[in-house]
Order: sequence, then C-alpha cells, then structure tokens
Amino acid sequence: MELNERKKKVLLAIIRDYISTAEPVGSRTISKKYELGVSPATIRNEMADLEESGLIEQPHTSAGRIPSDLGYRYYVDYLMQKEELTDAQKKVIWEKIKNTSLEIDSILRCAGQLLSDLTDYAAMITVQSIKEKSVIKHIQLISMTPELVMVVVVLDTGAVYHRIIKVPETVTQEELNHVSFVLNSKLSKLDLEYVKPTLIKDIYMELSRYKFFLDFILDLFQQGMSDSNKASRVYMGGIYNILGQPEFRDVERVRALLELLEKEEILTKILMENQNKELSVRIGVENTEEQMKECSIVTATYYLGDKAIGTIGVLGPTRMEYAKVVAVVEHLASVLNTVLSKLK
Amino acid sequence: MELNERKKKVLLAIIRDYISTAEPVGSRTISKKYELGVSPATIRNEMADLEESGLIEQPHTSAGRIPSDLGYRYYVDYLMQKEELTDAQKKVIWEKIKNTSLEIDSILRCAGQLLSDLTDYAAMITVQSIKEKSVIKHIQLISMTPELVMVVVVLDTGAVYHRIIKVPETVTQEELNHVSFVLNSKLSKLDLEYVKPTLIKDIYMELSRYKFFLDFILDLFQQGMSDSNKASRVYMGGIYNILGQPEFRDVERVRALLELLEKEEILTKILMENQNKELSVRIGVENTEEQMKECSIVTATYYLGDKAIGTIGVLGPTRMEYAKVVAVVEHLASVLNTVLSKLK
DNA sequence: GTTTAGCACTCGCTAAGTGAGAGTGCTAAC
DNA sequence: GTTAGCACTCTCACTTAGCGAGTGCTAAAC
Repeated sequence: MELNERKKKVLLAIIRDYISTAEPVGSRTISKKYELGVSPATIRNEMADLEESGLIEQPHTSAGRIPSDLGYRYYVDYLMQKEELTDAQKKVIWEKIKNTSLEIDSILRCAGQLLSDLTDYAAMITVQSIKEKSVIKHIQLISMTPELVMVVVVLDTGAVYHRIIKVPETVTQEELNHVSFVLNSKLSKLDLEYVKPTLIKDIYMELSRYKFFLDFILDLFQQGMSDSNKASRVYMGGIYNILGQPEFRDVERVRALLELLEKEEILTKILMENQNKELSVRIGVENTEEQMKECSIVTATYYLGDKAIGTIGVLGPTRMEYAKVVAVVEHLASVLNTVLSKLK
Repeated sequence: MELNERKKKVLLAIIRDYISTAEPVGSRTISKKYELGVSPATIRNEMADLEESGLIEQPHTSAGRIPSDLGYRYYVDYLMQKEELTDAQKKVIWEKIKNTSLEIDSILRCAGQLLSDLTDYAAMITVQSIKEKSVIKHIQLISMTPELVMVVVVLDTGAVYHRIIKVPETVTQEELNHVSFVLNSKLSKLDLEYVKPTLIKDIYMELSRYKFFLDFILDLFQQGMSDSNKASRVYMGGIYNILGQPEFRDVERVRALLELLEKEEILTKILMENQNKELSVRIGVENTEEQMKECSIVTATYYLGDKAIGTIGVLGPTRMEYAKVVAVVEHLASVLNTVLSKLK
C-alpha cells in the first residue's frame, strides 16, 4: 500500500496516540499534539482517505479514529521504530538470568517473568520438540518397589525425563544396573531419533532375559517420551497485567481467553504457528483462535545450538506497544540463545 | 450459637437459595419454595433475629437477605449435609487417575483437572516438604559439558530433582560414575534428613580427590534441593470457572486475585495454612489475604504413607456449593492417598 | 404468646429524556 | 491544496419517574 508522507505521519500519530490513551483520536488532537503544521480540516481529509484504505476506523460517527488491525500491520511493517532497551534494562535481564540455576526449566521460567515484567503484558513460553535432535546423555533404571521401575533419561539439552513403569516380574536393582549399563553403552551419545528398530533388536539380543519389561522402556523412546513430564512444557504468566487494559474490562472475554490459555495444546499451537520466522507479530484477526481476535501476540524462536527448540511470546491487546514489545522479545530471545548455548 | 429448629430451617433455606441463585432471598420466596408451613411475616421475624445474630445480612433496605460469612460458617459446621459423589462420578475419577502415568507430578496434575472440572471452581494443588522423610533411591552425576555436571537425585516418593552445577576442573564421566557409585552406596536408602556432617566427612575421605566439586553436590543435599525444580511445586487450574460467577464481574477484583495467585510462595502459604487439619474450609474474611476476603477455599491434606506431603484445594466465591465441594475434595484426597501409597 | 394480614415505606433498577461535548463531513472561501 | 465555518451525529453523564421487590410495624386472629 502506497501512502504519501503526510498520510504516514497522520497514521503514525493516530496509532501512537491511541496506543497510549486507548481513546479514539480526533483531527484536532493530531494537529495540536503532533507537529504536522496543518489544520484539523486537512487532517480530516487525510483521515477520510486512510479510513477508505482500511487502515483506521471509526467506532461511531462523531468519534475520533482508531487504528484497524490492518493499520497496526502497516505500522509494524513500515512505520515502527524499534525501541532499543536501555543498558540498565539489559543489565537487569542479564543479572537475573545469570542468578538462575542452570536448568533449562528455571531459565525459561525466569525469562517468562522478565518478559511480562518488562512489557506489562502476559508472557508465554514453550519448549517444543526439544527431543528431536537431542542426544541421550544418560539412562538410568531405578527400582522403586518390587513392581515399579523408574526410567530416567537425561538429554544433552539438560532436559530430564522420568517415568515410572510397572514390571510384571520382580527385578532387583542389580539387574536394573546391568540393563542401564547396556542401554547406556548402546544408546548414549545417540540422537533420540536414531533409536531405531535395528538398534532395538540389538538390545533385545543382549538383554533377552529382560524382554518382559524392556518393551515398556523402548516404547518410551519410540513415543519420544511424548506425554511424560508435560508439566514443564509451557510457561504462562503475568496474565493479570493485561486485565488492567481497558479492552479487557469485559469479564466474559477474559473468561474465554483464560479458558483458551489453560489448554496447553492450544497454547503450544498458538506459539508454534510462526516458528519458521525469527520474529513474528500476529495482530488481532490474524490469529486463528476466535478468542484472540482482539489480541496481538509477538513471538520469537530461540535456539539450542543451531536447533530451534521453542518459542517465547508476549500476549496483549491489539493496542499493544509493539515497538517496546518487539525489542524486549527479540532481546530476550537472543539472551536465551547465549545462555542456552552454554548448556550444550 | 443456639438456634431453634425453625431458625435453622430458615437459615438453611436462605443459604441454599442464595447459593443457587446469587440473588438476595426474600421472606416470600422462602415461605413459598421451602416447606416451612408459615407465612412470610413469620419468616420475616425469624430473619430479623438471624440478622441480629450476624448470620445473614441485607445488602440494602428492601432487599432480601444474603448469608454473612458467619452464616456460611454456621452452615458448614452444623447444617450442611455432605453431597456424596455418585458411583458414576467416582468411577470417572478412578479411571482418569488410573490412566495417568505413575509419577507424582502427572497424578497431581490430573487431580487438579478433576477438581476444577467436578466443582466448577478453581483448583490448586501443592506438593510441600516432600523431601522430608523421603528416602534417597538413587544419585547420578552426568557430565554435560567439560565444565557442567548434572546431579540427578531420585527419591522413593517418585520425585526427581535435577540440577546442573559448574565444576572448576574437567571431570570425565568415568570419574563421575565412580563418585555416583560411592554416593549411592553411602546415601541411598537414607532419609534426606540424615545426610548429616559426619556422613559427609566420611564421603570426603573416600572421595578426597574430587573435593573440588563435591562441595557443590553436598550443598545441594544440605539445602534440601530447596529451589530446584520449583516448577512442579504448585498446580493451579480452572480459574476461568470462577470468572463465570457474578461475584467476579468486576475485572479489578479478578486482576488482584490473579496477581496474588501467580505468586507461588503465597499460593503455597494459603494452602499450607491449615495443613494440620484433615479438611479445612476457610470462608471469606477468615482468609488472611485481602484479595481473598470474598472467596472461600476448601482444602484437604494428602499423604504419602503416613506423611502429609501436600494439600489440594478448591477456590471459589464465598457463595460456594460447600456441600458438593467438600465431598469432592475429601474424596479426591482419599483417592490420591490410595494411588500414591502404591508409589512408595 | 405466636402467627398472620395489611399497609406504608424504602430502595435499587430500568427506561426515557436532556444537555454538553467531541468530532465529523461538507461547503465555500482563501 | 488548504482552511474556516457550520450543521449534524452520536456518546456520555446526569436526572427523573415509575415499577417491583421486600421490609418493618401494627393490629387483629388464632
């Protein structure tokens, strides 16, 4: 869409003003507050054009204009100037992350807190597919009771999966140690993906005696330990932040949104949607979920080594301080990359 | 407080009606809907007395009465008849829990979901002090990078603690295996509490060579691994349920409550407050937190063996279906006890 | 003594009406 | 192309009035 300079300035003024006041912006306000050097009447003409282009809209006749989703999109794509974080802020982030214990979980949790604190919106973080391209570091079987055995698998990413399985026959810890040893020698330093049938056959040969429960364990690998330790997959926080925003004055809307966000599958889906992009901004109707059509979400992918392992995101109303949020999300993703690279 | 039979009936009627309608209850309604066999005028006299006793109150002249916190208290203590769960419901609970993998985390997560689904209020669950009186099952050190070592500790409760520490010098996995072996032989089958100085000295003797990083590991035990794996300490869900309630039509109140609930320390404190009691009902002003003065919370303690390890709870408005909630919470706690006892 | 009918009174809620204020679009002049 | 002027529109806040629900009190009935 081609806009002349003045139209851009008017649009920018409307968006800035609306973002900070949450009130429809009138032609008078723009001509007074922003230095365009033209009268309200001129602005009005420009606004009429902008409205025709679908970049702004009027809640009702005789109200000022508010940006449409399309308007925000134009702003984000062409007009916005990213607000760099101050050195002080960067330092605070760094200090906080540094003081967190060196587990991926804790780090992400801390990052989530920072995200919502710095932006005053809701923060969400997922760890996906951390299993793919992950190398097995250690496998340990532990006898909990005569019939229960815990399988602990540690990946090079610092992720720890554990699960308890029932075994039909009693197994001693000594036997389990032996099995653990064999499994380790066969599987450790191996990509989870490469735990393939041939290899498994190999293991069965060597541990034929324990066939009766080996099935369970190897099943775990086949499933990629998919639903184990689900707890730490999504972090969500700072929702109370967005409740202060006037667009969430309606409890019913809040309820619907919250219900959506409590479903981890959906949250994960939302965050993963644009995982191919380094940084993604989804505005209002661009969201697929009905309850989020009045929200925007800024996400960034973070990496462990060269492998994208998750997404961090900020959720707020479409009237969001994009310039600030984008800067924070980008910066935090890069900090995460740095910190996580040390884990590997 | 002594009430005659009819006063009890009137109070009960008011509470029941108010719980289901959320509207102040008038004398006419009571006399019509509930079979007291007396006219509204008589009810009015009784109500005046009940109000004097502080059990009910009037939002304004010419409105019906609503129960006061004290009234709910009287109801819960003397009038309420617990609503037993139906066999069908019990079966559903049992099935769901059974289909969950045998980890304490997953089980509690599932229980939380059930709690909020069955009651239509918010559910919260904590695991506290699971480390006390817990027996160490296994310790494993794993070399992640030349300078990073992961310590994994498995307790007999099924809890798995893991943490990454930095070591000043390079250690090979073989060395770590040796250290793990010694630690296991000294510490496994031991109460976490008994990891005392004398024992530690003993370990130092045997592993003097690794003194330079043993400190870190033994520190972990001393601290009781306090802040590690904090993630799974509190579960909270179904908040959207209570947003449907008319008492939460005010967003500001919701915001304040949510902000409170996102602080894990506070949540834990709230849940732990009455941990000595088997089942506790805290109504409105009985709560210490300001933001919860209009809420009630029903909690129950659950056990692993004979040791109380946590609390499950349901949070709703003071106008809560106590009879149902108490039954659900009690039942779920007992189911948890049964299931968890199998872990040990 | 207890219960009830009758009645005046109170108060919140809703709907309707009003005026002020903000902002627009259009027209005509600059 | 820009601006001043103006009629017009629509929201918002405020007021008013009427209705309905429910009460407390009194006096009569049981």
